[in-house]
Amino acid sequence: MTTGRAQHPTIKDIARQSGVSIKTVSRVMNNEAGVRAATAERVRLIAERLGYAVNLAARQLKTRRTGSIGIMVYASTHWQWTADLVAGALVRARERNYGLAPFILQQYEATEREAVLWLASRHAVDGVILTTPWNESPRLRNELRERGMPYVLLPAPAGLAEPGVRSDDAGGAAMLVRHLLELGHRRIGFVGGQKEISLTRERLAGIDSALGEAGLRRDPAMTALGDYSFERGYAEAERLLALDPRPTALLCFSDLLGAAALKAAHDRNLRVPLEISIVGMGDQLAGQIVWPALTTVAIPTEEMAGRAVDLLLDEIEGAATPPRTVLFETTLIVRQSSGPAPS
Amino acid sequence: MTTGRAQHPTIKDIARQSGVSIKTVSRVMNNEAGVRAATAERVRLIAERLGYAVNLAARQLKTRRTGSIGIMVYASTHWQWTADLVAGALVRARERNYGLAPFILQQYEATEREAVLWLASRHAVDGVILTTPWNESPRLRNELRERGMPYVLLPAPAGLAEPGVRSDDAGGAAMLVRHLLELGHRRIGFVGGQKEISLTRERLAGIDSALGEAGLRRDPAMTALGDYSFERGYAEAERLLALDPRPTALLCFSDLLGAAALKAAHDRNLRVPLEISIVGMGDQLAGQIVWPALTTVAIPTEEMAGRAVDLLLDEIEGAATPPRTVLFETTLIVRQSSGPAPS
DNA sequence: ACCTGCTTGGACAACGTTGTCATTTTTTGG
DNA sequence: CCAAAAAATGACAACGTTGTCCAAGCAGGT
Repeated sequence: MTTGRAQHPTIKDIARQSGVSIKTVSRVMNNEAGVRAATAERVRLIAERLGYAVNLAARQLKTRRTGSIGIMVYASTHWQWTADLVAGALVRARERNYGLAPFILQQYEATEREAVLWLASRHAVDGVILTTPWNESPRLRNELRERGMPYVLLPAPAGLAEPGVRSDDAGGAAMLVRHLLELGHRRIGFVGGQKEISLTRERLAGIDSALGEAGLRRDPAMTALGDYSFERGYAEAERLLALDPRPTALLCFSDLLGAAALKAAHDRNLRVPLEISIVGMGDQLAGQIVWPALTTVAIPTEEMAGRAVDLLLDEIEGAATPPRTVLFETTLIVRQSSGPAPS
Repeated sequence: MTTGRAQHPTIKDIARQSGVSIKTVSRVMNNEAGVRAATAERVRLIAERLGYAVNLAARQLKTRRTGSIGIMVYASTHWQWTADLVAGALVRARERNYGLAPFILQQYEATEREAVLWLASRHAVDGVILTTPWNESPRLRNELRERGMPYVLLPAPAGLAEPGVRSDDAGGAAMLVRHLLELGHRRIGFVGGQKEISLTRERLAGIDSALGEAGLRRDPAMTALGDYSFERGYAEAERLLALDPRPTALLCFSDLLGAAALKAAHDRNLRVPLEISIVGMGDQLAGQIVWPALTTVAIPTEEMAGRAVDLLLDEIEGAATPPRTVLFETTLIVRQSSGPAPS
C-alpha cells in the first residue's frame, strides 16, 4: 500500500502560514463577504502554492449537502437514449458544480427497495432524476417525497402535477402521421415499445388524434407493440410487412426501431421509400447511419436532461420555484425514407 | 426550503436504543469481528427498524476513502464506445460497492489542469480510469503517480508497463485483413481515426503485418485516416471509392465508420458485397442495424471496463498485485457485408 | 475624549464516523 | 473454584470543515 505520502494541506495549514484563523481561510475559499481584499489575496496565494483542495467529506458532513445528484436509469437495449440522458445531465451538473451519480438498475422490482434506501438516506445525493420506468412509480415518488428527497421526472408523464421535463411526443407523432397522410398513405403500420411506458401511450394518443382529424382510425391489427429493442422491432416490423394488404408506411417509435424496420424491408426486397415509407422518432444516430436516412421527429434529449438538472438544482438550492414541468417541442425532419404512397 | 424533517438516525441513536456503545454499533454495521452474535442481532434489528443508513461523509472523513472511482472520458462523436465503457465500469463498480464518478472532458488542453487538480486532491475519488486520449499522456500519468493516485489505462497502449486493460487490436485488424485476402481482395482501402490515438496505430501495425505475411504492402493512397466520427468516415470512404482503380474492399476502424462507408457505397449505387466488401471493427450496434450487417471483429468493451475496475479496486484495496496489463482477445464475426472480390 | 455602527477577524463547538487503547466480561485450564 | 487468557465492549479523541457568536479595529459624528 503506502499510498500518497504527501499529506494533503488543510485550511489549518493555510491559516498557520498566512497568519489568519481557519475561519477566515474558510471564508476566502467560499468567497464569503467580510474579508479584506488584501487578506483574501494572500490567503488565496498560499492556498494555491500549497495545492490546497477542499476536503469534500468534511464539508459534506458539516453542511449536510453532498454536492451531487443521482440519475436512475434502466439498463435497456435502448442504450443510445439512456446515454444521451446521462451525458446531458452530466455536463450540466458539472457546469453547476455538482457531481452526478448514475444508478443503473437491471430489474425493476428486485432492486427498487435497494434503490430507495440508497436514495432516501440522503447521504449519497441531494436529489435525483428519475427516468423511465422509474418516472411511472407512484410508490417510489411517495417514498421520496415522504423522506424529503427532491426529484425530477425525465421524461415526465403528461398530465402529472410533478416537477419534470417532457417532450411533446403526442405532437411529434401527430406530425409524422400528417406527413404520411399528405404523402397519400392510408394503410399505416405502427411499431412501438411497451404500452406500460407513458411515452408509448402518449405517442399512440398523438397518432390517434392526427388520424381522427382526417376521419381515420388506427387499425389495431397494424399496431405492433413490443419493446424498444432492435431485435423485437425487427420481428414486429417483419410481422406487419407480411400482412396482406401490406401497409404502405411504418411509423416507428424510435429511430432504432425505424432502422430495424428498414432492415426488415430490405430483407424482403422492398425498396424504400418507393414501395414502403418508414419513419422513426428521436433523431438519433441510428436514423442517420442507415440507408436511406430516416425521416423522423427530433427530440432534444440531451437538452432535456440539462433542463432537468436545472430544475432539480433550483429546488435543492432553494430557488423557491414551484414544482414545474418544462415542455420541449419536437421538430419534423424529412429525409429520404419517406415518399409518396405507391398506387 | 425546509427539506427533510425526519432527522436521520445515527449510530448514536442506535446505541442508545440498544444499550451498547456507538463503537459496538459501528462494529456491527461494518461486520467487524468481536461482537457477540446476540448483540449484533439486536443492534441490526434496531438499525433496521430506525431505517439507519451510514453517513458516507463522516465515514469518508475518518477513513480517508471516498468509496468511489473516477472515469475520464472524452466527449467524442464515438459515443457508443464511450457509453459502453462507462456502463461496463458502472456495473462492476456497483457490484463491488463503489460509486463511479464520470468526468467528461470536452477540450483536451483546456481542462487537463482542472482535471488533474480534481483527481489529485484525493478527496473526490480513490482512483481513476483513464480512457482515450488521457491514456496517452505521460504528463498526466506522472502527476497522478507523484500524488499517489492509483490509475488504470483503458485501453492501455501496447508495450507500456502500466496497469491497464487492452484488447488485441493488432490481431483483430490482422484477422480482418486475412479474411479479405482469402476472399481474393488485393486492393484494400482503410478508413481510420486519428493517428494520435494508440488504438489507431496498433490497428495499422496489425494490418501491415498481415499484409506482409502475404507479401503485400499497404498503399498509403488507400489509407484514409481522419477521426472516428460518422461524417468524417463518410467523407474518407467517399474519397477512396472515387479512386481509379477503386478498392474492392474497405476495412474501417469501427463499426460506425463501417456504417459510414456502407452508406457511401450505397449512395454510389455500389452493391455490397457484390461490388465492394466493407468490414468494421468492434461489433457495435451500428454494425448490426445497417444493411447488410457488417462483418467485424468483436471487442468486448464492457467486459474490459469491468476488468479495469477490478484492477483498480484491487490496487486501492491493497490486494498487492503488481501493476498488471490484461489482454482481451478479439473474435472475427463474418456477416453479410464481405464477400468474394469481383473479378 | 466618547459613543455608535460597521467591518474584519477569531475561538470554539459541532457534524457522524472510525481508530486506539483501556476496561469489563466471559471462557478456559488446572 | 481460581487465576489467567481471551473475547467483548466502551470512552474518547480525532478527521477537516462550517456555523455561531463574540471581540477587536476603525471611522465618523458629537
